[in-house]
Amino acid sequence: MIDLKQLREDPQTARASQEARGADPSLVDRVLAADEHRRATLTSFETMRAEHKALSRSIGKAPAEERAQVLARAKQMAEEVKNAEAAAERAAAELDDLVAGFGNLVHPDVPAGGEDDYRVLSTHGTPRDFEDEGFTPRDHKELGDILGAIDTERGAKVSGARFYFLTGVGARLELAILNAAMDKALAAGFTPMITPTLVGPKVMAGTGFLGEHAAEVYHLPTDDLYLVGTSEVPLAGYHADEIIDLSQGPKRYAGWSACYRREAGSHGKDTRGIIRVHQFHKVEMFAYARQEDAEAEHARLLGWEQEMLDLIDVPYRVIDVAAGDLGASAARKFDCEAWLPSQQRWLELTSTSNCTTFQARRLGVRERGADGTRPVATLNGTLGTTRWIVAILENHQQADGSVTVPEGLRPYLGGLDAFRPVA
RNA sequence: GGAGACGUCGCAUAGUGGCCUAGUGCGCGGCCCUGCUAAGGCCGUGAGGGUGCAAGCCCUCCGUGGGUUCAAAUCCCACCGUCUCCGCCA
Repeated sequence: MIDLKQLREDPQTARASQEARGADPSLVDRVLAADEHRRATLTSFETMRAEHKALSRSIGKAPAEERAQVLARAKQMAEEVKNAEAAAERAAAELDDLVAGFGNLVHPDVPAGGEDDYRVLSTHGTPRDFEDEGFTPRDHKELGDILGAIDTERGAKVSGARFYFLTGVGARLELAILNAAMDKALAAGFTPMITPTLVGPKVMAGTGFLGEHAAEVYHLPTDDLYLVGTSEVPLAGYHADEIIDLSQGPKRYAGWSACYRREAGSHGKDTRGIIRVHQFHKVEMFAYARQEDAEAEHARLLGWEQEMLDLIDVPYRVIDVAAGDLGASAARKFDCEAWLPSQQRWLELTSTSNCTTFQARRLGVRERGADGTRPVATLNGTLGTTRWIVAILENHQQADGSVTVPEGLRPYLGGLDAFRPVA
């Protein structure tokens, strides 16, 4: 939820943000008009209510001969107050509808434009030259078959397209990635968390996932619960409606969870293997920080992501995602993309967003300030997911179909130095 | 799933239609008293919103949502949550 006071004071920034996202800048003016209407109807209603309350209180004390008359007047007024209240509620609902369509104000340094307008911030490591090594790299699906690590056929048999079994070393590799991520988080001072993966509508809406991308989310209508696409959702809801203490620095949580995504808009995209699936596991960093600390915290989250990527030793680059490709809640987002030899392209492995006060405002997460409370900033970032298996297998494969285990992961695999083809 | 009890300000509790504009205690903060780790006094102390240059004034919130009434923490209905017991499952 955007800050209406800020919008009133500085509509131009909001218009510019809308334009950068490729959204409608005139929404700003419609919101301002609706806001003014809401405040006018509210003031009128509250004034009437105050008069009515005073009149009601006087009934008990009124002299007997006047009582009937005062009562009649109060009855009539009750009706008027009811109408005024309904008008105020309608105005508030109209405003809410407009505000719901408003994404967070984008950070001024974010490149404008859509998916292809990202800015590359840095590149790390060098993709291997397989031609020079004398063989054509296999893709992760084929390696998964050879190693007995990934079974997409049986995943489809049991649950449908985009489901899979991780088997043998595949399962072990996922656990290794997630455990390494948890250790990294622990070392960085995060509180490890295992979260609910079913959440109620309030938290789902509060984190901004029921807006444009509602079709991405699994919903269980019988119980009105949503399956989360990331533990960002329960972790953002964790402190909902609370006043938290950030005087000792940001509150940092590392959530381990299954993640569920409908992938409704991606038919035919990444259908092979486990790049884009309905269910996977993830360790997610989540931080509550002071507004003025948010940008520095964002850089720290990115730093920890990079440390994890160094651990698995794959070539990657960092991009500053363009405004039009940001989620509604994000003011800025950095993705780390690993090189995918089989497709000669970059694949997103981590994503860290600075949501400034957008989520916290709607979820009611505040801290005490000099005078009263104020919303905090929330940030999130990936520390490890099932998808990393793809990058690890492809980048560390050998000509014979075996895969060298990156040094950093060996302690999590009982010292195993390579995955070897199964008979 | 069934039965019962409960849900009030950070915590504890009072409040069963108008004197609740929610009292009290604890905690917390400030000031005062007291020459020392004791004890006491006074004042203040929730959230959200509207309005105003400001001081202030006003509205809302007693688990949530409806309803009755001129008037609801209080009466009615539904739901949610917590606890206890029973059943079922592991």
